[in-house]
Amino acid sequence: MPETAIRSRKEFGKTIAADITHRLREEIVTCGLPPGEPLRFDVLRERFGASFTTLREALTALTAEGLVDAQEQRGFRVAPVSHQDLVEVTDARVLIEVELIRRSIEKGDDDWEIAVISTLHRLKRIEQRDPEHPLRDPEWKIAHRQFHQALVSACGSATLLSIRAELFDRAERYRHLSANFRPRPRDKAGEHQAIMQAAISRNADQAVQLIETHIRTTADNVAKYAGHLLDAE
Amino acid sequence: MPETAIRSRKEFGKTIAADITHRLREEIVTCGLPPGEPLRFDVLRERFGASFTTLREALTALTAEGLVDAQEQRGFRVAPVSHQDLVEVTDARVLIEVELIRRSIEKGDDDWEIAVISTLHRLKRIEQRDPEHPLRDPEWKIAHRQFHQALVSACGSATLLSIRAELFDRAERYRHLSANFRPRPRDKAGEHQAIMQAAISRNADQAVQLIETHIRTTADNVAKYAGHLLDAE
DNA sequence: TCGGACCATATTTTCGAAAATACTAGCTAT
DNA sequence: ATAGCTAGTATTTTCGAAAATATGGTCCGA
Repeated sequence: MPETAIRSRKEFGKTIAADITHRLREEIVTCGLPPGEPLRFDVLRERFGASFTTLREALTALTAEGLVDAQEQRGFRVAPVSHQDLVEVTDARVLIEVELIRRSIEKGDDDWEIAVISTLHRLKRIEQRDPEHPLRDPEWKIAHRQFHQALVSACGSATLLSIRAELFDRAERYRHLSANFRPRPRDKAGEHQAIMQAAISRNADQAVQLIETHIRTTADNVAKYAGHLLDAE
Repeated sequence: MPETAIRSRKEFGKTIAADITHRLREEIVTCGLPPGEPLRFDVLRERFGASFTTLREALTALTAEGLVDAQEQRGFRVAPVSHQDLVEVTDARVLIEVELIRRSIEKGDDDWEIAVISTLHRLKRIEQRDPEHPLRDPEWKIAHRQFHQALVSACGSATLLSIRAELFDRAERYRHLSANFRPRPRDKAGEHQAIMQAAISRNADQAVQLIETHIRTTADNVAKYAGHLLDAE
């Protein structure tokens, strides 16, 4: 069986469609495909090397995640950004993340504590190595995501975790949007450390308060430095 | 242009795929396609008269909504039910619905009040007409859905409304599951009336409390009367 | 008897062509 | 001039065939 040529595309799933979904999500979240960009099939076909139908399946999945906007009979485009959407995503994240942190702190066992501590440790290592532009570093992004994921992982609800993941991606897109205009990232390392400590010491109220501030501050910075990109056009 | 033959399928959207998605969702929510049922393409092809790819697109969309379960390379099946899933859906609904009711009560204007009152009125009319098995009556289902939708419609967050809608469908499936085993529906009419009054009089705390009880009681009844169908197989 | 390899069949997944629909530009009539 | 129509082009949407993969049964050797 010819192996590499075909398999090389399937890094993130057994099917090509799942793989394309993953790659497209990545491109959209990092604004490699900018908000509002029309997603024409010939272009995507060229770029991803898949057929109409496979691409369509991926776009349908991403539409449900709020990253793509389907206009019936008139194709797809990258979901536009707006001030309103940023506010909605931020509020929804706070609502859900706060609840999940509480539950995780209540239910988290030893493995949960270990996961929180070790993902933060990795994050800090990466930040030490290259403290410049975190969002530019794919490794930092993954470590950052995994730390926040670990914090809520013991909540016990796959349903809410999946909603949370969706909102996280939508928020991350806004972070990328503002990354190029932000003068210097604030001290996230300290915030993460504080959150971890509150969580491990089972201080739910403090953890919740820190997380809410963390999320809202990030969103405020997006509005501040990328505000001119929102609601444009 | 030949009109009826083709258009007759497209009741709920411009594209066939959107239409099939809608019809499949309906079948799954009402348990016409029972939980866990394998969704084979030849069968669906026969039943819905669409091609592989179109069906695949619909199934992908429903997978994202939590109504279909995709097993890569091994096809799709109706999402299974379980006690755990019921609990998760119920908890998530309470979390979100409570928040949206608060926001709607805070922001709702005259149009919102009118929508709440008139959708409840319609619901009661239908209940008077045929007070027997509400869930069997498609009109009651629609009216019921629209009343609850109206209650939260002024919350101001399309993002949260769409998450709410998804969870509502998943919960409705459980209601249908237990409908055949439930001796007699409890007095929902009274509950709806009370919720409406609390909402209109802007008594947020009471509305929230009533809604939470409403949701949890419904879920408890499902567990009570359809418990034997959960976690089976 | 049992486990594993192999083949035949059933099913899903992917593809590119064909049909349907939207868009654009140029024309006509008012 | 301009609104409305029409034809031609661009793009999406749908289809069924073909490829890839899983499933189930049979045979073989231990």
